[in-house]
Parts: sequence; C-alpha cells; structure tokens
Amino acid sequence: MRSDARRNRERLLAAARAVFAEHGIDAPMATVARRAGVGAATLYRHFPTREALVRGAFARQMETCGRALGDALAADDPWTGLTHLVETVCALQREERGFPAAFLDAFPETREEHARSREQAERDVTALVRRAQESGALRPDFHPSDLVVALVAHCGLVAALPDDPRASRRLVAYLLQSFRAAPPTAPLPPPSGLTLRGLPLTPEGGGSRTPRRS
Amino acid sequence: MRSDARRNRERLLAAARAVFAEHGIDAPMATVARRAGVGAATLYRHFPTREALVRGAFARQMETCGRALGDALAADDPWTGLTHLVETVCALQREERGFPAAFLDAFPETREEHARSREQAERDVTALVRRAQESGALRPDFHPSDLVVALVAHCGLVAALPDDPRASRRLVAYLLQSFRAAPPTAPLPPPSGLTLRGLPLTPEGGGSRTPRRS
DNA sequence: TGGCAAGCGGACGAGATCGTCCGTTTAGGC
DNA sequence: GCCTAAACGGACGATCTCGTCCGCTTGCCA
Repeated sequence: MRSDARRNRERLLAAARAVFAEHGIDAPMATVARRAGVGAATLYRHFPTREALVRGAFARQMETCGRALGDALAADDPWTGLTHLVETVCALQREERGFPAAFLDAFPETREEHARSREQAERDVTALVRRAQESGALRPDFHPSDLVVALVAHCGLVAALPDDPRASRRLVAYLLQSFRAAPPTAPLPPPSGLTLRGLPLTPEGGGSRTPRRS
Repeated sequence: MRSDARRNRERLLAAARAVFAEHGIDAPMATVARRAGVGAATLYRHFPTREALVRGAFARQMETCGRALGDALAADDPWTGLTHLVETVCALQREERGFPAAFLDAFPETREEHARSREQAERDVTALVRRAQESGALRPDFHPSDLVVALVAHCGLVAALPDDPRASRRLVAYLLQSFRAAPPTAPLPPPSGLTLRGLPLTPEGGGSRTPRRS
C-alpha cells in the first residue's frame, strides 16, 4: 500500500469519527470526504459502503468491547469482572461521540459471518453471569439478556444526551446496584429473549447499517 | 371546517402513526400522504412541517403523559404515584410504535412557548419526589433528574428494540427497584442536571424535530 | 533519474425528497 | 338545483445525496 493511500485512509477514519460525532451516523459521505481533505472517489475506494466506513471508524472501540469481556471472565471476582465490563462498555459509549449511534445502529443486524464469535461471546457472558451468581454477589434472577438490556438502554441514553456524562453515570450506578443481590427484592418480570446478535462484545462483531426507509 | 377536510386530517394522522411506526420518524412525507390516500398538497396544507405532523400524530400520547403526572401527584401514596407514572409513560413508549422515536427526537428541543407548563411539570416532579422521599419509600439520594434519565434510557431501549416488550419490562422493574429506599446502598454519582425540557410530561409539551445534518 | 502503475479528485448522471403551483372537484349554504 | 369558496391532488422545479467515470498526479522501484 502506498504511503499516501495509508495516510488518506487514516485521515478518512479520523474525519468519519468527527463527522459522525457531530452530525450523526447518517451524515453525507461527501462531508466526511471534505473534512478529510480528499475527493469522494478516494473515500469510496477505501470504504465502498457506509457500513465499511462505520466499521472502520469504530474498530478500536469494538475491539475494546471484545477485550472487556475477556477481562471480565479472567477477573478473580466475577462480580468485579461484570461491573468492570458494564462500566468499560458504557464509558466507551459515553466518550466516543458517534459510537453510541453506531452501536445502536449495528445492534439489530444479523451477520452470519460473525456467528461463531458471537456464540462464543454468548457463552462467555452466560458463564460470567453464572459465576457471579454463584459467588453470591449477583442476584439469582439475573438473566444474561439483562446485560444486553442494560447496555442498549444506556446506549440510547447517551445517544439522546451526548453532552451529559452525569446522566450516564447515574444510570450505570442505578443499574449495577439493582443487579446486586439483596435480600428484599420483588420478583422481576420474565427475562427478555435477547441475544448478543450484532452487539459489539466481540472484536469482530457489529458495525453495520440498517436503513430505516424502504 | 369542511367534512372532507376533517376526514382527511384524521386519515393523515392515522397514516402518520402507521408509517412512523414502520419506517421511523424520518419516513418521507409522500409515503404518509400515499398511505392516507391523499395528495401531497393536502398533507402540507394540514401539517406545514414534519414537526406539526409528528406533534399531531402523538398528541394523545403527550396528553396521557401529562395526565399521568397529575395522577401521580394526586395519588394517596407518593411512591405508588411515582411507580404508576413511570409505568404509564413506559407502557406508552412500548405500545405506540413511532412514539419512542418522536419522544427522543423531541427531547433536546427548547420551546419557549411551553416554558410555563414545563416549569409547572418540573415543580410537580420535584414535589412528587420529595413527598415520596419523606414517606420513606424513595431513596433519599434520588434526584428529580433521575426520572428523566430513566425515561430517556427506557425510550432508547424501546426505540432500538420495538419488538421486545419483555426487555422494556425488565428495565422498568430494575430501575424502580433501584429507586426504592433500602438500607445498604453505595453512594450514587452526582445527579445529572437534566430538566424536563421538551419531555412530554405536560399535555402541551414536546413533539418537534431536530435535524441531525446541517 | 525515468517510467509506470497505483492513487487521486473533480465532475457528472441517476435517483429521491421536498414543498409549491395551479387547474379541477366537491361540500354545503341558499 | 346552483353557485362559490374551500379543498383537493397530480405534476413540477429545486435541492440533496449517492456512487462512478476518467483524465491527471505522484510515490516508488529499478
């Protein structure tokens, strides 16, 4: 790869993060190209589709999410691991502007290519939850899908209010406290059937667009 | 108002709800007109802007939100009032497809015209929270802005997963349980400075669009 | 240093949405 | 039944975005 090509690729990724943060994930491709100081053709040559651009722009964040799950499993105390996982992913959503939109946008998408790593993530989360429950710190009626519920809800919050990190921190604190095992809690409604489908908890997963219009 | 005009207006509102539910709040105006069986001019004559259409389509939901706040204040037990308020608003978000998007979309908007009713809602929420805390049911470190945090987060969840009412119910249950006063809870991070700005907790409030692109 | 292929970017055609214009239709009072 | 003004709706021009084409530039190897 020629040096100018590599340089332009990096410029495009930085411009994409900036533009997505400022104008949302649906910003015109031409805006990204202009901000990067390159022509439209160069943008399309490096990233043929918007999905590829989004995926490239937030690859590092996706990887961090994936690592966070591994770290959580490796932690000595499973409850600490779970807390760290939630806080890491939520901090990422909070800090990298544009990422929440990409995260939410990617979520409902089904990608066969990543089925394997997703299943692995699924098993990891299940194992983490069970161990945290066995340690007595996580409430026994917690369901692995509740983790998805929490992350998606938090993501929606930061997407709606990108300028209020305090709101994010309050929500995370409330949720983690309600996940904690405690004697007098009313029974919860039945768990959601959510899976990790498309959720960037694996290094390879997530990052595609679902057009709203048809 | 002529009878055919009134009939077309109703058709347009119903079509808008259906189209917004199916294709999101950004669906083309022409789609709404076609679904209603009227021409584009008729749509624009009744609702000059998309904002007006959204506002019209979800006026009933907005009113229900406003009434729910009044009901909560009027309840004998303030904690019961608060839970009813949260559950009513969340049920609305869950049941009327398109409404979550409108709710989120409307939220960051500032509308001077409704400043008065918003301030009233603000006072009502504050009063409700204080009374619930004095009754001992609501945790003392709960801040009125936490209600906004919870509602916006729930809204983001239903917007991302409109087909999973169980996820919504789980989140609501977790949040309400974590709001409940209980002896051994770690201190929360500082409250968000959120206000009710644009939040449809008053009959007149909310319902406008904020374009993402510039 | 010369040559060439990889890389670049402006321009362009296609497609979509917006909001308006204007000729036609129709409801409802007389 | 007639007449008028209100209401209708199809068509249209303007604007925007997408993705591609093609002539020009430039990094890199010999």
